[in-house]
Amino acid sequence: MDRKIEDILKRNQLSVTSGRKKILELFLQQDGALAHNDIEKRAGEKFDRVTIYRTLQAFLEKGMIHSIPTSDNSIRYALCKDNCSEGHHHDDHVHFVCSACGNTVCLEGVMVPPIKLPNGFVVEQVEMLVSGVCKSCNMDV
Amino acid sequence: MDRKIEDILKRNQLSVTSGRKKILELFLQQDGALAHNDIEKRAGEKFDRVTIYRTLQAFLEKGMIHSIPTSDNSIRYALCKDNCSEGHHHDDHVHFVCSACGNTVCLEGVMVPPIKLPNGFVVEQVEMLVSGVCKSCNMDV
DNA sequence: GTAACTGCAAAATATTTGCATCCTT
DNA sequence: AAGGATGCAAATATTTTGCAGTTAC
Repeated sequence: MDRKIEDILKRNQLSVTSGRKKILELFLQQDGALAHNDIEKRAGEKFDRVTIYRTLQAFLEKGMIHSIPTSDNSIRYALCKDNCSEGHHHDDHVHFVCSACGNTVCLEGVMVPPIKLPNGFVVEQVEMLVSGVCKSCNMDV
Repeated sequence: MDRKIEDILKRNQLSVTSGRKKILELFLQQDGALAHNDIEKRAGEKFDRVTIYRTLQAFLEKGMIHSIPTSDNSIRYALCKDNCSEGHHHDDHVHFVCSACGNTVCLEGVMVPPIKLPNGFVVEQVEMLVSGVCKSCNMDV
């Protein structure tokens, strides 16, 4: 695992530091999305707020993560899959926000359906955000 | 126009004040979405930041506007159509963010296609956010 | 007149920047 | 050793809250 994490960082030309390893590990551990706030909590007060901002920024610029807009004010970030190179994202899958547990997950298997816009509009990117109750929360009932 | 604005406010059980009339007017004038910041600018320093926060909150609670998540950190708000009653939104149309002019508009005519999620997931709301170049910006070229 | 709304001040929160120090390479 | 990353302090920016004064009904 540790090896894998370091590989990812190196592959993206980022120096391997404990902070980045920790944050990347958090992303790998749970296959959902994390907001700045989540990271701060789960990292266990280990490092500075500022470092988290800068680390997320770096990951974003390298294309390692992508941001998911949500209705509340918090931007969440999720790992990009391998076919997602720097600056050009292929994360055309659906994002799901659970209203029960609050988790945001990427539904890799669910593709965003093609959309036809009126004449004159050029589509660059499509984002689909579904809210509802997720699998785990449904089973809990 | 002024009559129409007052009617809308009354219909939603909000007292008619100059601030609310002004903000509602802004929404009616341009059929796009406005962020808190936009309102502050276009209102011409007329009233307090805080009033804008509270007004937007009130409009939101009454179901007069809905929020549109965007990739940058700013939440934008747009008017709801008439079939959108308090607490229950039918704004299942596509939102478009223009990367050229920065405007966010509701594409009322474009419905969000139905989406099928894996077993166990319950869908409550679907939001579709398309970015690209809008009609007006395309014509400018 | 009463309840609701607004503006001001201030608190709480979130984000950005500069710089000295420390860690990677 | 050099360049990049981090932590701290501080500057900005954003959002929330309390309260007194004002306005709508």
